[in-house]
Amino acid sequence: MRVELARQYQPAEVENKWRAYWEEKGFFQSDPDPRRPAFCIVIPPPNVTGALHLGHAINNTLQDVLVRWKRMQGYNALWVPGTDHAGIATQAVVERLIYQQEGKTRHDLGREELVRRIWAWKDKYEARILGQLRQLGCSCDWRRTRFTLDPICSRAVRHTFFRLFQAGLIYRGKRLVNWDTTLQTAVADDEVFHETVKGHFWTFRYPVVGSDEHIAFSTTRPETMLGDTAVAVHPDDPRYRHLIGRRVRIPLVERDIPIIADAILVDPALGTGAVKVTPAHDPNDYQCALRHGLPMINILNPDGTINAHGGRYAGLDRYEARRRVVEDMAALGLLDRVEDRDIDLAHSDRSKTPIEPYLSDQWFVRMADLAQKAMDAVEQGHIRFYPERYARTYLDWLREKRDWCISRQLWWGHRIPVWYARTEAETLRRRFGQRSDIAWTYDETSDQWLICSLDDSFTAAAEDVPLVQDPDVLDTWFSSALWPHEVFGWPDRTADLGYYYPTSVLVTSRDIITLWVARMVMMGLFNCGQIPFRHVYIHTKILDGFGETMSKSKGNGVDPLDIIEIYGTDALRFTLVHMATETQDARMPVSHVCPHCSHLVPQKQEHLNMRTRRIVCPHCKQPFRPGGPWPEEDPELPTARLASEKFELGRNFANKLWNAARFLLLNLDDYAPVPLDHSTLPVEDRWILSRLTYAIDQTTHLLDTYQLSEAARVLYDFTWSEFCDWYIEMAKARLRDPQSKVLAQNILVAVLEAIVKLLHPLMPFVTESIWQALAQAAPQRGVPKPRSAPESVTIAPWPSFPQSYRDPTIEANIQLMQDLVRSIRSIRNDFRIDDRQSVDIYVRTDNESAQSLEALSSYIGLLAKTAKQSFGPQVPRPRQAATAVHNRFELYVDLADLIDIPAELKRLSKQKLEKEKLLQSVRARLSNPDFVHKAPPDVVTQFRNQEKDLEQQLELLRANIAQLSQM
RNA sequence: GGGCGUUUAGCUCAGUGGCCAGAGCGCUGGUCUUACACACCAGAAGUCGCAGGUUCGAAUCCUGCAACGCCCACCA
Repeated sequence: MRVELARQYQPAEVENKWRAYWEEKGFFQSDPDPRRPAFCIVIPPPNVTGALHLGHAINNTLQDVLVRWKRMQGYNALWVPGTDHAGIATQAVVERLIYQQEGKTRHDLGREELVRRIWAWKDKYEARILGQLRQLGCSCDWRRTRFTLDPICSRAVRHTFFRLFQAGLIYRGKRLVNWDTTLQTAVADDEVFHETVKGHFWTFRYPVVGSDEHIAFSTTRPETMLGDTAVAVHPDDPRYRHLIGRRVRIPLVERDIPIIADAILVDPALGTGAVKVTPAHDPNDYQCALRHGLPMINILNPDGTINAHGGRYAGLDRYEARRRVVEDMAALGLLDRVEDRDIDLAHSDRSKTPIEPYLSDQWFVRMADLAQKAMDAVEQGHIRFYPERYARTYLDWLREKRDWCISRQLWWGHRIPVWYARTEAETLRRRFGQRSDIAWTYDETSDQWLICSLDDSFTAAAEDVPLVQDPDVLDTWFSSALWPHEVFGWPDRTADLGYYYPTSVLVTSRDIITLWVARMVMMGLFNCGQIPFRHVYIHTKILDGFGETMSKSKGNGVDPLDIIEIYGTDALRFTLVHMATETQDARMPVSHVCPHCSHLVPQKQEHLNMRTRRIVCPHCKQPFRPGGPWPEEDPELPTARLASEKFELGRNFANKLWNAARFLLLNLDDYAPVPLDHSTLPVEDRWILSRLTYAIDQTTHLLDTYQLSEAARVLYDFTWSEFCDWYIEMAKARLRDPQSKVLAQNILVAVLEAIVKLLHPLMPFVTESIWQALAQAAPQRGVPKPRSAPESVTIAPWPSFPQSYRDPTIEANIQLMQDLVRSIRSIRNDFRIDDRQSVDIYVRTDNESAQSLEALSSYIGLLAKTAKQSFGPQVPRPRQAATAVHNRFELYVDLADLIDIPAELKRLSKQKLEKEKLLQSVRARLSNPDFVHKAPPDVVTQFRNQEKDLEQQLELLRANIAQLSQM
């Protein structure tokens, strides 16, 4: 039956069809099956802050490659999809949008309403994200889609918190945190970035009590003076030694504070050698206060204004207070000097406002044991990183074992399941003593009970105990840390958990090795007693054209759907995999595609982050809105898509594969499957099977070691440069001959089928298209014995051939033929011989090579357009010929009247020059006695042979030049 | 300041000790040769960041330097 394909692969026409087909057939659904080995990946759940960009596209493509490959290898492969509620990030995005559109803050809306709005946002973006993943062809089991705030995850979070609480690993403490005055929340160290800003460096003096002396100190934040509780000097500093133990007065608040000695805090060589100590607002001062038992005075309200501790400055914004403090100190004559200074100031990654170190009540998880076990898991080799070097990032971070601040002053997230109660121990025992789902502990600093429960409903049973729930929510990473087991229904011991956990591999990028990977290991071990995954594959990051990481918050993301629309999904996927090399991040310069005329306008830096609202196309002069992650449509201006020429690599390759299939299908009218005996196959078939076997082995090995981009290269080269450029070209002759046709058809189909399978994990859509076309034209196929093909390539077995198919001799002979053909073509090109005109060739070569070439002579004729061919040691040299010398042959192309003597002389001297240069370097090496003695004998022999070859070739070239010069 | 990484053709990147250092794009010349112009054929193009060292032999290993990127820490 004749199946005809379009001249060009049209991805848009088939992608929806195959996606629907796969889902309808349930190929990606997986359920526990003890008879088959499991392969399982849980998706790094994308944040619901916005749509996915190319960074996500590469992450998910790589996962899909692995899942599809393992599925074909016969594993019961499961990929669990889902999304992350992303506490701070999502709340910030929605708050910002509400403020922009309605001018309202979260305090205007109230907790309930804000949370309702965020859920609506989440629904919208979750749908968009899952849609994007489907478009990408991700072979997830969609039935299992989870969200970190859904009931199953919430239950896991609740149980985990409870278990940690019971184990005494969670505690409440006053800690200095990074306070974001805009969002009014603590942010993690990891959520802080540093930026240099212009500031000042003031030097003030405090009067020493009961003396005329003053002590001078410098600061960049004068307002923190209001919270000073000491002045520190170095114990050995002669300038101040006599003052240690005395007191100074803070003039503006009329408070006396001690002068203390602290060798850790103070470097006598810096500044005045004296340091004001503000424990509640500086990390180092805080540590110092702990050492000396100093009081800690918090002078800030959550919104960044000064609180009652600031006396007459209370109510002022901290910057206003700073101005006034400086003014007032100056008025008192206590300001010595002001310098300009660049200050490297911490900023909140979310709100971009400066961070205030701030003493507040927070919840912490004790890291010591958890971190040690997580380190052990990697150090003992239970978890392996690919590439290996990233294990170090992980270990270095865990080694610090810093307690994890898990509370966030937000409304979007898992509420901390702790209630405060002021009551008697006896009351609690009476009420809850019998219940294993409630635990409590006494908190001395706040003089109250902390009650943790697995379920909110316990509050009803406690009518005589006044309970107040903690208003905070948990750090997003708390729920993400449970991801690999919570998706399987933990804490229940589900069949899923038993079968799929530990998962096989985690695929992610290096920037969340600490935030996420380490925490998953800790919590997986704590909750399940087992590591969450065996391998961690850290992959390339996609940078924008300016070298910056793509991120939702930077606004430099490129929507994969833009790329898909222009180039197709397989093009996107293949190109991304091709770029995912081991060491380099990949730069992705992009262009706006003019919505009016499709002209490409390169993206510039000022277009990023939605800063430019309008561009005029230099080609058609019409305006459009630049491409980017806009939250809404623009009613007036059409928005450009973003494109990058890089994806042409993938698009062209998909089309190449498509056309190889198209060619085959045009030649399969009378296809009949036949069993084959490998040993009797002609040389060209054994060659392609040898090369194919090699390609399969390489690909499998590269995928096994997470070298996906190398696998892409191997497949690209084999498909394009060997199968298409040589094997198909040779097959054209065989297909014309009824004698050889059947065999050629069988091998062509078998090799194409194997290629389609190998490429399927990378390019699922085009390969399924070809697979289905082959199903009609050649339902029985394969070597050595044709078999009925499975109904879809998604479930086809991964190809494999016996090692006996490898044949180095045959590969060398084909190589020889290819070299000869290329030499002929080169001469034809140099002499501008018309493509339709045949040439006669004379090839002087040893008997063995002559025999090999004779066997392939019809192909040489076809590929190099030759007529008469002579091979052998004694073939004559035509009178007027162009010459090429090779280490296994001398080629003469008879040019007769076409000969252009000066041109040929030029060619020959060029060859001569190249060979002479090479010979020179070979001789230099051989004349070095150390080389001859110390290098391995086979290397020396190799160079000796090369020297001989070159000498012969040069002799020949000189003779030819001499002869030609006389004509 | 510590760590990791990068520096190879105009661009984007492969290449972990030994045949003339490769690919894609771009460039030059020639082809619409009935699978593919998203293609085919041929070609030009690189003192492999710099300086030392190890080695018979270095893009590849070591040391130092420079530039760039990321992570961590710190900056009264």
